[in-house]
Amino acid sequence: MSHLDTSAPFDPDAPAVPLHRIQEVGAALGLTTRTLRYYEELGLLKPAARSEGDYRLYDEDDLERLRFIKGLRDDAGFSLAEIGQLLEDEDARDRNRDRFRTTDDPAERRAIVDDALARVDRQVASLRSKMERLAAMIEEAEGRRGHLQTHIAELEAGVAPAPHDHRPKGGASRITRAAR
Amino acid sequence: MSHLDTSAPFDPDAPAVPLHRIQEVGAALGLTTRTLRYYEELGLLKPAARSEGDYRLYDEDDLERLRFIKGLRDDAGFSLAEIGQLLEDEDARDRNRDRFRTTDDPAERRAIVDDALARVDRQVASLRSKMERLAAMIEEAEGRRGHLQTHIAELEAGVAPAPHDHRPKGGASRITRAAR
DNA sequence: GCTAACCTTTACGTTAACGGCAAGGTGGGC
DNA sequence: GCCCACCTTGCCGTTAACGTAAAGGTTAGC
Repeated sequence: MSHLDTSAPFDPDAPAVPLHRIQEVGAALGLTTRTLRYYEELGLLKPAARSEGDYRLYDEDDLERLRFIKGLRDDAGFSLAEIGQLLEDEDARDRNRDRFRTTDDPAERRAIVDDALARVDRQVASLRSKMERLAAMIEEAEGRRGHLQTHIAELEAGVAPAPHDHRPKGGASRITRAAR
Repeated sequence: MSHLDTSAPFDPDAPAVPLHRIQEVGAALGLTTRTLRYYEELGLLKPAARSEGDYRLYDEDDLERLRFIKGLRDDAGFSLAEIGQLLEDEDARDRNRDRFRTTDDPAERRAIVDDALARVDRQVASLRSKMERLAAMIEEAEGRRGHLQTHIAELEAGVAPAPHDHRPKGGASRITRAAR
């Protein structure tokens, strides 16, 4: 299949897209080469191509995917295993994209895109769930904040604070110190 | 409960609050005893008291603190080190609570509560920052969703899809296969 | 006052997510 | 055609966050 001509106007083997080597990618995204290889080992992403000498070559699609992974890891706090679950869907999406191109049955195409939509919906749902839990924690913390402001108001008014039901907690007090 | 009286009508050593042993606490919060001891080792929480035989005894305050820790870990996805940073503040808060009780200078009391408020504010800010990053990811994902819906609409209309600028990515195509 | 269930500390094992090194191959600029 | 910076796989090391087993002490019920 190889069109040996490198100077042909349309060489199917000529890279139409810019490809990047591993260190370049790492520097661009703030990841080490080791991390990129590790992610590949885990099946999170396979670089778009390999060079003749087996160098990993990443394209823009890979970069975007890596940014997504990094976001899920750093921003959303997912484990790589959880990310793998979310990206297993992405892998299917890639395969479907191929199928999409090679079919012309509109029904099948419709089914594929519907499927992809469902996947993204699951991703969004997963992210939303995380965010709601976070929001609940924020509300809780703001509840504590309000409580403190009440105390401040009491102090401003020169009122003795409501008696705390907390016990000291400091190292000095020992419980059941009496009794043999 | 043995009301072992030493001398006073208000025995400072008598436990006025219910105390719980480690396994009970673990079961209640969904944490193992090992985890509780580990958190203590890290300085995340010191149980309210120890029994005569050195059993750890947790009070309700400890339980609440543990729920907070668990939320930061599971919901917010903070590392225990980061949680330690947020709770270092909490420790200072505990110490301040003691100082608060033992002083009667309104100015000092005011200062202490103000300090506590600032701490909670930092916690909230930290949580908010996490949530905003998460929200950004959600928006991004919903952008992809919208893109997919556009595709669906195109298919519905029987229109050929806009040409993808993605290249195949499937294993078959090798870049620079011709080469030298 | 005996026993079973629980607790203590100590210490080594495990999994996830990489870091880092060694031994050798690659690639493009001179 | 050479060179050096970059790449490869392989493998051992490390840190965080626990699990788990050992050897012994404690508590509460009977």
